[in-house]
Amino acid sequence: MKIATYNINGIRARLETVTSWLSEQAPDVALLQEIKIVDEAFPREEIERLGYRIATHGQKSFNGVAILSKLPLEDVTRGLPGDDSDDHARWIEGTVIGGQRAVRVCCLYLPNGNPTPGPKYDYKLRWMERMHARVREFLPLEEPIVFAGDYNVIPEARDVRQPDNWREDALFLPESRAAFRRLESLGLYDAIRLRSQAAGLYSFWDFQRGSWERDNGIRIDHHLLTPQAADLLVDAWIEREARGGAKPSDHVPVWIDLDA
DNA sequence: ATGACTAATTCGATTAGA
Repeated sequence: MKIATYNINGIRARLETVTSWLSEQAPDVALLQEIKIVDEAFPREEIERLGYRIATHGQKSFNGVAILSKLPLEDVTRGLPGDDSDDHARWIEGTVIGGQRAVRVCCLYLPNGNPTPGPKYDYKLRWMERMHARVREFLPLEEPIVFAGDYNVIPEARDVRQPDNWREDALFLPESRAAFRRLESLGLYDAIRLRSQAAGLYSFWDFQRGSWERDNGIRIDHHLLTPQAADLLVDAWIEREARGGAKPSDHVPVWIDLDA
């Protein structure tokens, strides 16, 4: 079961890019972030035509997440518990029925948090605490579960080309990195790090300042796996080439393959 | 020191992203 996470930065602007990608790369499951559209306006037909079931949790203009699946998709729920006043569409869950076993997937778009300090950073840290609580609910189930998406967190210095440029940024502040580590210390595994300890494995390059040409990237799109999902891991990789394609997002797809 | 890109909203300038 190949599961890709991909921040597409707007489905309207990226429809051709995304449908070409789905046709050529054919992920079994695609977890999308920043669809930036309401559910009713999501281009379902163009994507269903390629063999995908679709579950969206959209929002006007900003945010919005979606699960696309070639395999049966069940028990979809929307929203991250823990704050009834939070109206951002940043979390959707579903169960994908593989040939051998079912996998719960949680597609997330974690708040950016800039500028710091301030209310947006407070929201980011609170959101991470809510995610921590949600993960704690899942772990006793001892099931294969994948938490994948745009975490907006650079975990370590080896995940950023120019660490000094990010010292004051919400993506790399010690509190953000500690909150990410606290998710891992619950017993989750960063899929890429189960396959490689290399530096320079980036998933985002800014549109500005020639970041792509200079390889001035960061790794902020991750799959965190429960132990039972990690047991099934066949491979994990970043589709770096996507950044150099036609009308690219500023993020690229990040993949895992599970024996499911 | 500053702005630089891109997208969405709604057709101009603002907000947001990271």
